Amino acid sequence: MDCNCNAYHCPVDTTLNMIGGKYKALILWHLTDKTLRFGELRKLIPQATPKMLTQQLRELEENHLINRTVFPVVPPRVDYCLSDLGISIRPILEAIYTWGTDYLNQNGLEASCSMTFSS
Amino acid sequence: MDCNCNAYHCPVDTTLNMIGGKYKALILWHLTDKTLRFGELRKLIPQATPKMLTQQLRELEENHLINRTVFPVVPPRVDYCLSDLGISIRPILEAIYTWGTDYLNQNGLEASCSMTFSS
DNA sequence: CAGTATCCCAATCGATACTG
DNA sequence: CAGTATCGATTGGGATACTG
Repeated sequence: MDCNCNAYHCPVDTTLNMIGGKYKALILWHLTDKTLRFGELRKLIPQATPKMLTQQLRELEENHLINRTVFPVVPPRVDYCLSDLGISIRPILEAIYTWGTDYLNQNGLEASCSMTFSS
Repeated sequence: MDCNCNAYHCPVDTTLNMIGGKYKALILWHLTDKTLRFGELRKLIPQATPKMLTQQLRELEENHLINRTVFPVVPPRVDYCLSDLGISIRPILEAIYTWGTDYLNQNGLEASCSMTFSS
């Protein structure tokens, strides 16, 4: 039984803990407007080992940022998609992305990653 | 001699690395519109040991988010304040703060920390 | 006053191999 | 296909004591 004995919580730490994980921002990004299976995420984020990918997905799920759907079929199939909460956090990710891009450009660095705006 | 051999950088990771450190957001928050000395920051963030506070301040300085001014006097005096870059990142911190506050409130948790908006 | 220096424990993360 | 299990290297971070 969980009992949170801390009466007060820092909003900034709360948010950062939810999106600050090693591959969390990347996962949320890839799931924008899309439902993806575990194997598809693995191909999109090859630098993450299955262990890490599973761990990050579980934490995102615990924080209710994504939905995990298991289909009782063989071979197994599991779908991941953003929850409403996950959708609501996207503007923050975009603000962070925009600031980071400006910063990199101003420092003569090429800004690029698996995250790109399609619209 | 440092040589960054990666041609491309992820903007989101770049931003998160700059503000995601254990006490970095808190430090940036306290320095808003204020110049503070090391000892003042210690009193404002007592949970950070001097080692950790120094480390976080050094990293913020390396990322040019804050300015460190040493006065050649005895006893020593060192001032910390936001740089222009540090000021420019504040809207992101506020967006993160706002989202986190909404999230905590919707989950029946009391949102609070050393970070509060004065205006 | 503004830090350093040590020591040491805990959490993070990667590599690899294995399974229902 | 969608994960687990295990091991080990690296990093993070706290406690305490010391210094120019």
